[in-house]
Amino acid sequence: MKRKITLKHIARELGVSISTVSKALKNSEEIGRDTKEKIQAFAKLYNYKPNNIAISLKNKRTKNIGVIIPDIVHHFFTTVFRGIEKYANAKGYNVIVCVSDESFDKEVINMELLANGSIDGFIMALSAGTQLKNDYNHLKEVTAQGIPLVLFDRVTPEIKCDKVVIDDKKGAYNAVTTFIREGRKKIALITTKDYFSVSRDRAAGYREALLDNDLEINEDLILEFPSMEVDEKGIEEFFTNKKVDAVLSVNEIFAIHSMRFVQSLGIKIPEDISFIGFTDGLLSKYSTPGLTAVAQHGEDMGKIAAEMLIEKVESEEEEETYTTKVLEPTLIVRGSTGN
Amino acid sequence: MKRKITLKHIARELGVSISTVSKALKNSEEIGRDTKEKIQAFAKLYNYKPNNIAISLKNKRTKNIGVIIPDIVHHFFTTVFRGIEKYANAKGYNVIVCVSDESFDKEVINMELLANGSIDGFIMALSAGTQLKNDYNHLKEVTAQGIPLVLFDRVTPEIKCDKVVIDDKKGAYNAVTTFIREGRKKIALITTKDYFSVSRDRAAGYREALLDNDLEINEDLILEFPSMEVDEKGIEEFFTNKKVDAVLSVNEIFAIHSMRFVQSLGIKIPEDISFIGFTDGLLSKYSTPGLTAVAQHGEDMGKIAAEMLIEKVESEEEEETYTTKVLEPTLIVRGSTGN
DNA sequence: TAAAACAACTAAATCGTTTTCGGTAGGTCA
DNA sequence: TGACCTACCGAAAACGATTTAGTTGTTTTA
Repeated sequence: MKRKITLKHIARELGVSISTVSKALKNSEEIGRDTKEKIQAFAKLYNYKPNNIAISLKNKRTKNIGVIIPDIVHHFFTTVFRGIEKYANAKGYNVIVCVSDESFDKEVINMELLANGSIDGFIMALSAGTQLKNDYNHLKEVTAQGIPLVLFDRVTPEIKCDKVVIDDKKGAYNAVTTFIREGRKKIALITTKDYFSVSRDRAAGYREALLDNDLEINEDLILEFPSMEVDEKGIEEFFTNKKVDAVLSVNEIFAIHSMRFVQSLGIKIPEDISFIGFTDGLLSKYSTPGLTAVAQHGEDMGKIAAEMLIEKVESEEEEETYTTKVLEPTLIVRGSTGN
Repeated sequence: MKRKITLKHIARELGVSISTVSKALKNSEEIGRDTKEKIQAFAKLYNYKPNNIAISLKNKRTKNIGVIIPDIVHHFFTTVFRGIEKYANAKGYNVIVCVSDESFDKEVINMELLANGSIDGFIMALSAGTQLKNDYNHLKEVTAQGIPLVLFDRVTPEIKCDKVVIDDKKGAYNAVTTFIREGRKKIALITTKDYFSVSRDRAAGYREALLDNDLEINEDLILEFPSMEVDEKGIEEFFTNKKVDAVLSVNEIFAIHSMRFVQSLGIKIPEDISFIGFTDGLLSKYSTPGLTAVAQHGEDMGKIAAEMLIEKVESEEEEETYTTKVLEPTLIVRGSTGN
């Protein structure tokens, strides 16, 4: 087993000093041609590559970025991650991923662990636990230490940092407007408790669209679940008892389950009832009929987040200016709408 | 902005030496009670945390593991990743993910980058490009340097290292046997070119099951695509021209597309035709009818891979013994089979 | 010919820890 | 009174690289 070779090895082997080797490999003008060539040849022969850790220690730059997401087995987060990874990689950064599993504690632990020198900056989406607890001290700690932070999708106004989100309100507004243009009157909303910033915004868009179109808001048509867990019973009960002709769901799963259930009742989609779901994931694409979806452009989001972060990481000045980029949602029309 | 505090700061502030501080914080017996208490109190007050990078340099241990996968927006890899991340995190390791994007070059670049001190070991699934090129020198380099490596799912006999796979052949064998027990005679296989180790094994299981049940292998019933890209035309042509009553697909997507197409022809699933797909992903679960699937137990796989890797990383001896763990596939029965 | 300039190289500090090996002061024992 | 502990603490090396500030010996220059 040939261990990794270091500058010291090369120096000793060639009878020169470590600094000479270092400079020769950087093609410094300070070193004579012969010496340089000798050293470079030797380094190539033994496949010398500088040790990343040593360089990190010296430069106080790790070229790593930390990504903390609530869940990795989740299409949206995965696409965001892809966007981050692609851009970061192109810029020479590696990505360390931690999964908070929607837990406040794990989020805190992971953050503190990475903050001790392992990364140059964070990109994250808040866990459900954190949003529920409404405690952002770990984020404040990190930013106070001067570590750049970019929040995406699940953000909070409590923290001053760069952010990138989609206009959830507008997405919901447009979806509901689509329903209304189809002539739907009884438009339901399936959502989660509003400590999720996204749920709150989507609900707001839903309400505003109804009001703007002179439809009254019927609280009975809003089905609110405490978490993202699917509650089959809840769905079945809702659709058995309520007469609705359109459904906006804040996620795919609720929509797919609802579609299956109403289909089992013999109700036709989209003739009798229209569906639109948030997140344009695999399920929307492959359900029957295809689920019209509000695309969140995860990959763009990830790319932008990475851009913003690396920009901050690499800028010398300590600007205290933070921006929030708002992406436009797009409606991907499929078979579940348009009768 | 309060910068991170170091041992040196504490030492200077308290008028003691750096070594004293270091020892005091480790609760060493060498340091007097008063001094220890003073130092510990100060450290807590200023929230001192040792710098990971410096420790890594000292110990030649990063507590990072590198994961290289072909694609992150892919349910199976994501579940494996979750298994890895969970276990690694519990053991105090962080995970650096690189996506090879099925490209040989990216796989090589990422590997070399991480191998220069950033990680203690690798877990990876070979990219399509690498399997196609059949060039494993980058893996050989890494193992020659003594960096532990665990391959999962997409492996190669060319490299001596720990491996974890599922018994793909058996999975296919069992699936076909299930078809035969249902009385199916014309059993098709939808697969990809066999430079994918998994495709090869699955095809072998398919053939063996047929032979063992005295059914002849009809090469016309094997639809082979060059890549994992969906070729709608190819699927439609196949199902228009061939009479088949059961289909085993090496992935979900091919199966879902096929199901949709035959349904559009008015063929009934599972009355007229049965379907089984590899990978028990979201699509299988939510398609109509649900797709009976060969579960690959990604999370277990990831966990086992992480176990094997960390075991090797933390063991002192340089054993040259490598094991391959083979997981049993399980058939998840849904509506697409059993008439 | 002495001073200045230059080319080629090295020593040493630095990044933040850990750890080994001393060292000193005070007390104990013979 | 000297030898020997013991308790407590610090200097310095080490990890692997970069970089600043020299140090040579040779060549120009005035």
